Amino acid sequence: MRGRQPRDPPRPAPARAYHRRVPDPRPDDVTPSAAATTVPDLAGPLLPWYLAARRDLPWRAPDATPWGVLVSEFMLQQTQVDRVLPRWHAWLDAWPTPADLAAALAGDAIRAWGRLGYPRRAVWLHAAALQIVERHGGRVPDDLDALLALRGVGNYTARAVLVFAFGQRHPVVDTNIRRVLARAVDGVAAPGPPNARRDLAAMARVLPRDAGRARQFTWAIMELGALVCTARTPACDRCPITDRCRWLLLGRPATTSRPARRQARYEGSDRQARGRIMARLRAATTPLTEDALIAGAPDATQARRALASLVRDGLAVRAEAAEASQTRPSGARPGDGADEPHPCWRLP
DNA sequence: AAGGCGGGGTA
DNA sequence: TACCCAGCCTT
Repeated sequence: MRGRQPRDPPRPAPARAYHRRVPDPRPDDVTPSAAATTVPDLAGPLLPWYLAARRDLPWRAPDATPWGVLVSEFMLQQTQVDRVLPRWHAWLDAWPTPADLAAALAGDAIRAWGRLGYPRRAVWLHAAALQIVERHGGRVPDDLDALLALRGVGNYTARAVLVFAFGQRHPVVDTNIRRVLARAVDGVAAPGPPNARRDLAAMARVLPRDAGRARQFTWAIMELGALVCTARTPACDRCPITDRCRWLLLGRPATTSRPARRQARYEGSDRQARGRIMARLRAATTPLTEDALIAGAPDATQARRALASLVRDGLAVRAEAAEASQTRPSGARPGDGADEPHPCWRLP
């Protein structure tokens, strides 16, 4: 048998899965070596272009608070700027500080999230606000590990807050940056599979030394990916770095790598079933029976499965019996019998 | 490493 | 229709 010795005593699991967290690149990863030759100067042409072409976004304004930046990053996870803007304003009007959100019900956050999609993000942002109050006195932390320990904050969001809210110099990599670097530096049409450590090192290689310029450069390269160097039809005729983009200089070769995993069709999916239930929960002012939640669903089994998954995600909770008064048969009283024929559900 | 998770806009 | 989007979490 294996001689497992007590020299390796079991230790309590960390509160968060730090093993998945990726540290900033070490200088060794960034310093040009024999393998990593010179990289093009992207900041030179990109910064002036950005100053002229940038969108006027409120979370980039000088008066944006770290909390406002954090809220924007949550909302922008897989959701486009135009859809986020109105919800971001309403959110900060309602909850200008983490403490304001922490004092609210998660259900109010879910309602304010509206149809932005992935409503778990609203639950996570609410949980993060509670953590910010409990651990950091209500101030958004300006430390990488502290940010990564917040619910719903991953490698992108944590560094985005450090850079955009606090002006620190860190590499940041999102889907736009991955694509621009794949084309401009690697000379390929599309980035390979995401690899946080490698992607961060690639960004670190082109990041200006000065923290202020690095911040502007990060905004700039993301803006380029969003407005010019787009996934489908890049507008190279409007690109400020055509003289040094390796992909363009190679003649824009088609991608050779396997396309990224596709998302399953939405029509008829469990996601759609969840979305329908969430719409009813958001609209309801009193708890709803399961029958009311799944009425009209094309697949009742799927709808019940969706409701169960929403409960697991903290997006729906069982209502207390007293709250569901309208569903109780007349004459019945709380505690009558052991049966509870009409379980009810509401937002948390 | 892969799969689940919204929903709207665009080609 | 299929693809895309300022990702994160779980398994």
